[in-house]
Amino acid sequence: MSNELDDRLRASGKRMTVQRRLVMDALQRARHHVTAEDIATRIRARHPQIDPSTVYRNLGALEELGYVTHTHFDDRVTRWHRADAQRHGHLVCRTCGAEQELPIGLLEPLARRLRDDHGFRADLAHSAIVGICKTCSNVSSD
Amino acid sequence: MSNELDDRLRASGKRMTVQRRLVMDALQRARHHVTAEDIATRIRARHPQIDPSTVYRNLGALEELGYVTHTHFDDRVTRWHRADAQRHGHLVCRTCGAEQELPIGLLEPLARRLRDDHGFRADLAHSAIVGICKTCSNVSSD
DNA sequence: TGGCTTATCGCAACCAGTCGCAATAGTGAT
DNA sequence: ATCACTATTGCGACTGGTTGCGATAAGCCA
Repeated sequence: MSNELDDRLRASGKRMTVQRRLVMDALQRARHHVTAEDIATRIRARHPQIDPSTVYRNLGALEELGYVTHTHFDDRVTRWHRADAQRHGHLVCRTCGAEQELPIGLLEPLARRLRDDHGFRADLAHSAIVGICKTCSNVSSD
Repeated sequence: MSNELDDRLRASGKRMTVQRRLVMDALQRARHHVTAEDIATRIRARHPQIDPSTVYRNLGALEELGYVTHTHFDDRVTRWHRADAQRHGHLVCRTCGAEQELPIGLLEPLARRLRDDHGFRADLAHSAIVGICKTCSNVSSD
């Protein structure tokens, strides 16, 4: 009963453990970006013996394999999601905290410019872009 | 013996304390981006009774007044610098950690686009742009 | 100068996340 | 099915940073 994830894990010298499977399952079920803390809490509700540090380490391992990705928002927690979800950027308002997704295409011209001018292959989806959203902009200019 | 910083502090209901002054002085002397930890260590070398948390709180207070700014790098460490320094973006390589400054003008087209299309006033200097630098790119494609 | 208000301080506890270590348990080979 | 190898685990200590709290001291007015 091995599947593709099992095989790719083994192919890279990694192993499939119950803990790893639980982290993967939790990410499958989570529709949106979740924190490692969220995942740990969810898993520990049923399997309290699983240590949070194991969850962190597994997120890292699954990321190495390209199964999951993380994004930094403006607060200091990292959020995780499956890598097969559509890539997109993030806007987050520093005043009200509102978050907004952004088609990745909008960031493409800058990425191209950085690649052409600096030889730098940028991952513009990795960190949210912070600023002031339209609503907060209007309020403060009254 | 009050100066402009004193006045602006008081005008906003804040106070000038020795701790605050020491943080400001440390930032004046630091040419580049420094971590809060750096500043705390430097100050505590002479004034060991000053708590690190006080340094963090003062950086925040000075930021509210527009005297200092912070930038997030990829290691999640926050670095601080005086706000009067020239604004610029940052590239950081996720493989070798190399950092590179970037003229802010390069980011301007994206900022304009976000403002026009989404009413979002982006601060593109706030988070470093992570990716793979030219050198690491060449190595991995050998 | 002395007194009042309250911003700020030092401290200790806490939060998100990382790391070293000895014990455990996947994995491939026999 | 067993074995040896070593990736992974749970645990506890630690890091950079934040927060609640009672004590201290700026700033303002008399």
